[in-house]
Amino acid sequence: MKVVIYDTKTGSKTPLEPMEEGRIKLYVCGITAYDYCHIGHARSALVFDMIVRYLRYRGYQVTYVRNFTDIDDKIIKRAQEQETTTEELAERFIHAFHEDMARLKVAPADHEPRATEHIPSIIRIIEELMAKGLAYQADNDVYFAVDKFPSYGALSGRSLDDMMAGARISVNENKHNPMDFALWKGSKPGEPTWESPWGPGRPGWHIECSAMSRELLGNTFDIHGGGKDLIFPHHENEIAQSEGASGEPFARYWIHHGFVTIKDEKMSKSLGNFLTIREVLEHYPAEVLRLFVFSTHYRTPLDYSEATLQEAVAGLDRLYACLAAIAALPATASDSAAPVASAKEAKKIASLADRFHTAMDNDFNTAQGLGHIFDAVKTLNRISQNLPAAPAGADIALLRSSAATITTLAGTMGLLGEDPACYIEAKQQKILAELDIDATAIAGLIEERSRARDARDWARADEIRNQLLARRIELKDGPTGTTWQVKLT
RNA sequence: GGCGGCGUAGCCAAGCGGCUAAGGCAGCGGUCUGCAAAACCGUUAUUCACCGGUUCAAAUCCGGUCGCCGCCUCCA
Repeated sequence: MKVVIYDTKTGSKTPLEPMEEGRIKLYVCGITAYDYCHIGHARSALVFDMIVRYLRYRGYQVTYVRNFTDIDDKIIKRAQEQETTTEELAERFIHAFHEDMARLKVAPADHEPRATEHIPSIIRIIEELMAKGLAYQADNDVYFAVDKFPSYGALSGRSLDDMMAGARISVNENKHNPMDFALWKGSKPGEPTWESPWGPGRPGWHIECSAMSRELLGNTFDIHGGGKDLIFPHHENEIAQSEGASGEPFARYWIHHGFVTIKDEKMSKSLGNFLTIREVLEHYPAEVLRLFVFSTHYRTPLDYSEATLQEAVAGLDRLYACLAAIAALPATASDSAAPVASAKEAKKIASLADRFHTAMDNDFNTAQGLGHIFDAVKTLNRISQNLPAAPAGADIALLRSSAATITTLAGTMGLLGEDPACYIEAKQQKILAELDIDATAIAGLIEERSRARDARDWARADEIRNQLLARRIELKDGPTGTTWQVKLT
């Protein structure tokens, strides 16, 4: 069984056949470091984190490169506004990015190159393009001549004529063709500069990815990824630069994920409707965010709302509750008890891994994969619930191995990595800490209520129960007495 | 204007030619309980925006209509 991925370039699902058997070279466009990351960036990081985890789980040896763009117009502008240097600004937000990723438990990429560390390779590519007549100098700038690259527009599926018709192109008299784009920009006073054959300047926006991918992965590599908004012009231009310079194919597959929206509109700085990762993490744990992201296929728009985040909270609690119940099973089995799980149930659970793999192999369908996991949880809960106090060994073994399978599969999405009992305990402690009540006070009230119940004073008993419930303490009257827990969510 | 995507139950969301249209949330019913809560179980679309067409067979393919969104300018 092969992993099939949707390739933007062909617009269809294609079996993944790496250049080199068992090895995958992946390049993902990372952030431009001039501000805190919003949850759209989080989706990007999480999606590729999942893809890398899953491919490795499937036995591939993955080389994962994710760059930082640490010099460009926005960085220069922002640095000037903040009266700092571009280096300081970029460094600050790269640091913030790493903090965010650590909190999201997104593993670092194998290589995290920065544009400013690769200026020599950038210059080399531009020289090659100049030598081949694909680029030209105009004043202190160097532009790529799109007319000279016949397949320009192939990735985004548009022709130069179509784009000209768009007519939203800024006038630049230096350009031979309005669609030409800068490879090198001559520096203005006060801007950071590097020496080059075309005078002091800095790289254009797209060239750094061509240079860094080439240096770390070679002229041709397997997968190039990023957000859908990068298809044009960024990735289109990367192809033109890289293939123009090397004469060899660039990325073999293109993966683009959808946006995070709010009220069905794309999250963006200009609309002012964006939420930073750190803002969201103040309200929701990272794992909730992960479940939220993976509940939808990566190419589909993902609408952020309190309601959907709350659903993710409930879903995660359900998964951990199932695992915690299984973990709490007695260590020794009963010899006399008959197994509770039916053959049908056992069969269904046994098929979980296969069904999950099929879903994930099909263009990383995490939503379907999670559906299968929840489906298995339902079956496991049913079995758990019907278990006698001293369960049969067959049932215990089935439940334990199933829980292990679920943990492993969910792990490809970075989910269910916590110890289930600890997860629930920690969550309760956290909420308890936020409440102005302590365990002693609760115990006192429970004691009082028990006396009231013994006296059949139901009114008083209910009053105490409601009083505690108002403070998110739920009482559970069981055969061995009353226990309490913090109401989750 | 050009190009692309989407429209599946109250909500979120899989399914993309053929078994009963996954799963989650919410709702409802049940087990439990003094009554509850929690937990768990069960249940919730004869139908997939609308209209035609292709096919033995369509939510799934084709054409049209309506609605929403994105890219074409910096953007994950």
